Amino acid sequence: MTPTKPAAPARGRLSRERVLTAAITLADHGGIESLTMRKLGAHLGVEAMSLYKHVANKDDLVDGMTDRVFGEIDLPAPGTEWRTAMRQRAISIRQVLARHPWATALMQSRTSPGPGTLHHHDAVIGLLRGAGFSVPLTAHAFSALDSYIYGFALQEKSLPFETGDETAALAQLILAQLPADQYPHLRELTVEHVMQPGYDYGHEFEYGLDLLLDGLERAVQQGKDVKSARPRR
Amino acid sequence: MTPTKPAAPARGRLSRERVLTAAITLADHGGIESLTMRKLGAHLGVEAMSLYKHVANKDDLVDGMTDRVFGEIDLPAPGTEWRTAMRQRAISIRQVLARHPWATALMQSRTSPGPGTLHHHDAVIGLLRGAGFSVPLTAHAFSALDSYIYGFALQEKSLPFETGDETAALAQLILAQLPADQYPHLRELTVEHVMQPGYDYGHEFEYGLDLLLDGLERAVQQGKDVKSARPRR
DNA sequence: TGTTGTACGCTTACATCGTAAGCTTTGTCA
DNA sequence: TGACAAAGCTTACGATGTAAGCGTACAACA
Repeated sequence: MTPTKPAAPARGRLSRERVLTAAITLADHGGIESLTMRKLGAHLGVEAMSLYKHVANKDDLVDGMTDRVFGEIDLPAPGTEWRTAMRQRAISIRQVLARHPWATALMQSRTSPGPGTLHHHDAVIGLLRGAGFSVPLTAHAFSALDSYIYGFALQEKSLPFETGDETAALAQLILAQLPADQYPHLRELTVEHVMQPGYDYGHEFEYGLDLLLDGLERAVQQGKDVKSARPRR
Repeated sequence: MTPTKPAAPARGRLSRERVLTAAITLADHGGIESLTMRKLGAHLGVEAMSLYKHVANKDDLVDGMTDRVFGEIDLPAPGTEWRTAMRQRAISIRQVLARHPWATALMQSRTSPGPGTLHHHDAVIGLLRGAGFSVPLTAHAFSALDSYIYGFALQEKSLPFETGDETAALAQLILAQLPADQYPHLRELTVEHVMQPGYDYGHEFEYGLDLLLDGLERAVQQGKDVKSARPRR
């Protein structure tokens, strides 16, 4: 139509970095399912197809976004006492995922890790090894902690409420719809625990985390990994 | 085109149950992203739109599928010693999710639980309460175990290999592509642990699980929930 | 200064998806 | 036999990801 459009208000050129940044911003607001190539283009003052000059396809875009998020996780200074370090890392992950809830399910499920991801993992393993963890115990610790951390985050993300008060209100609403005599235990837990003032599901995070850290601490202290004997297939 | 098609080989009528069953079968094979209303219809010898007589929309379909999966989880007989019961439940969940990998992320993230889901949760809570867990400790146990179980399943599902041998082969391939001097710890763990014969990531499951169960056992035994003091917001 | 190669952005197009609206067939009972 | 409701079908629309190919502006060189 317009013969010679000066192509976008010259907001500078596009680049993979700018595309990723914009994509993360969009996902942070509307969730990952509202992130479409067209909207992303529009947000950058560009047509959808132009994005493909900087990103192979949508999967590649999402991989890039996820790797960026990994980069946001604080890594404790090398040499930090391991338990403190692992605790801080766990908390940092939870904070990062609170900023980018859409990333929760992706962190563990993307198959092509980027440099941010690899660096993060390497640092964590290095820290544990440096603290005297055997190789198998390091693997155990890594697996157990990450399963827990991301599993918790996944659960937390899907809660339909944010504050304790909202929780109580919603819980009441849900309970009211259930037959009074069904699910008695669920009801008890809800009324006597979830609906109490001051309840916040987020507090559960550190309880489980400390359970795992306690167990790992015991395992390192006995200087050996009791369960390392792997059954030979 | 064909004037009077005898509508499907009269495979009997459709029903919500038949739709759900077929949908689960399709998802088990091609994954949830390959499940479309048209394919599901075709699989049942029916047009896509006919499904909407038995299912409100695709979300409702997925909710129904997820609730079915919850129903497949073995619940230990009431009265079973709690630790055994929780261990068996965890293992059963892992088996069920191995059959239905697509369900892994959904189990924790659907907001409208069906009867299968509610019954499952009620039974678990009841079992713990019956074993002497206080209400807050029950909440802790439930949260910690489920976070871990589903987090582990999520991780496991996304692994691009199934057997130990495949793992070793793939690990070698990936390592070869990385700069030799980068990520030394990741490399060590891979070479000295992951690539060893007999390695199977699945074995990690029970290690972390037992860490949590040990901790919970200690907590019940002292007859009180040490961390229950909730900070008042 | 003029020429040209190329990286970047645009236009058009298509297959696939969920599903709204309304029509037709079929099975049941009076 | 006729009427009605339930079940299934047809058609259509607005997303969505992305393939293919076009136009252009700018940097490097003549």
